[in-house]
Amino acid sequence: MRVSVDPVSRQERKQRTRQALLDAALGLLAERTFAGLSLREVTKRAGIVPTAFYRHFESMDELGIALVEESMRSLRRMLRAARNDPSTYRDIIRASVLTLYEHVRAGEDHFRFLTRERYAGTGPVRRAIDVELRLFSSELAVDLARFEYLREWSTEDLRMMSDLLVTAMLQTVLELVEARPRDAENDAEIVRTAEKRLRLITLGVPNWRSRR
Amino acid sequence: MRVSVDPVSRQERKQRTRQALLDAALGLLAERTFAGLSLREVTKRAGIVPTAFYRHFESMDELGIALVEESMRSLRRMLRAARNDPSTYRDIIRASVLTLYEHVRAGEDHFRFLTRERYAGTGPVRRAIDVELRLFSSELAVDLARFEYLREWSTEDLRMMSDLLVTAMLQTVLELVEARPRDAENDAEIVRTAEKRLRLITLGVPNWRSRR
DNA sequence: CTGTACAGTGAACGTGTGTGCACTGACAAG
DNA sequence: CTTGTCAGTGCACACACGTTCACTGTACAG
Repeated sequence: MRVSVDPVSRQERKQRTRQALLDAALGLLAERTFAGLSLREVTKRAGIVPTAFYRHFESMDELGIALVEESMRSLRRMLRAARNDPSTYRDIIRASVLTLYEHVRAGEDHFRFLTRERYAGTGPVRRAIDVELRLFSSELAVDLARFEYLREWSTEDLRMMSDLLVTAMLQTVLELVEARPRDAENDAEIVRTAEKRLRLITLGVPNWRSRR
Repeated sequence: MRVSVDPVSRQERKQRTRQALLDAALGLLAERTFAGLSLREVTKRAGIVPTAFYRHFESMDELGIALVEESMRSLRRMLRAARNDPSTYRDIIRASVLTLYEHVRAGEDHFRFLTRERYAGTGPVRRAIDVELRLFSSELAVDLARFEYLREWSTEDLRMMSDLLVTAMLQTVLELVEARPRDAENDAEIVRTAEKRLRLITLGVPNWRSRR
C-alpha cells in the first residue's frame, strides 16, 4: 500500500465524503433532533445518493457516534485552552467563562449537538455522550483537586462539584446556542449570569465540610 | 359502537378519549422523543382510528402542549407540597429533595417528558416548556426572597440563584428518571448527591455580595 | 497494460406516514 | 318521535422512508 502525496487519492476522497456526511448531518441538526434526521436527507445534503451512505457508516447511529467524538474534541480543546491560559491565575472564573464563550461561538454546531442530544434521544448517541461527559467531568475533578481549599475533599465530593460545574456550564452553552435575539448585548448578559453562577458555587467551598 | 354499562354523558366520553390520547402519548414517550411520535401510533394505542385524532387536537404539537400543561401541574403540585411541609423548617434542603424524589417517582412519565423535551425539540413543545419553566423559576425566586440572608439580594441575583436551583433539580430528575439500574440503593445515591449539590450552593449565600 | 477493489449510481421494493373524504350511529334537544 | 350534532369509522391517496441489488467508472496494485 502506498501513501500518496496526491491530494485526491482514493482514500482521501473517501475521507472527504465521510466528512461531508458528518457536516451535512451537523448542519441539519441546527433545527432538528438527531432522531429526526433521515438518511436520505443527510446523503442528499452531502451530495451523494442514499445507498452510498453505507460505504461510510453502517447506520445513522454510527454516524451519530462519530459526531459525538468529533464534538468532544471541541470540548477537550477548550479545557486544554483554559488550563494553559495565563490569565486563569488572576480570575479563574472570568477566564473560564470567556474561554467557554469563545469556543462555543467558534464551534457552535458541535456544542449545540452535544447539549441537545445529551437529553434528547434514548439511543446509542445519548449513551455515547453520557460516557464522554462523565469522563470529561472526571478530568475536571482532577484539575479541581489541585486547588487550595479543595485539597482535602473526598473524591466523591470533588465529583459532585465537577458535575455541578459541568451542568452549570452546559446550561450556559445551551443559553448561548439557543439565544434569541442573538446580539452582543444578550451574549454579555448570558456570560455575566454564567459568571455569577460559578461565583456562587465556589463561594460555598470554604465553608464545606465533608459529611457522610 | 361501544356498549357502555354505566351511563356517561357525551362530553364526558369525549374528555375520556382525549385523556386516553394524552396517556398514550406519554406512555410511548418512555422510550422515544416527542418528535419521534407518530399520530397513527398514538391513536392506535389510545384505541381509536387515526382520523379521529383531529376531533381532539389540531395537530401533534397541540397535543404536546397539552402534555406540557399537564406535566407542569405535577411540578407545581410539588412546589406547593414543599411549601406546606412542616419539616421544611428543620432542614429545608433535605425536605425539598425528598419531596422531589417522591413526586418524581410518583409521576415519573411527566417528569421525564419535561426534562427530555426541555432541550430536545425545536418546535412549539420546547418553547412551551421554556415559558413554563421560566415562570416556575420566578415563583421560586419569590419564595427565596423570604429567607433571612436573601432578603437584600437584587431580583436579578435571586433569579440567577433560582435558575441555578431549578437546573440542579432538573438534573437530579433526569438522573432519577433515566437511572440504571433502578434500585433503592442507586436512588439513595442520587438523592444524596442532589442534597450535596444544594448544600454547596446554599453555603455560598452568606458570603455573597451583589456586584455590578 | 491488465485485473480488481470499491466509491458512487439508479431503479425497485415494502412499509409507515399525515390527511382528505363520505360515512355511521348514538346521544340530546325540540 | 323526529332531527341535528358530532365522536369515531374505513377507504384512499401521495409521499418519504430504509434497504436490496445489479450496475458503472476509475484509482491502484501486480
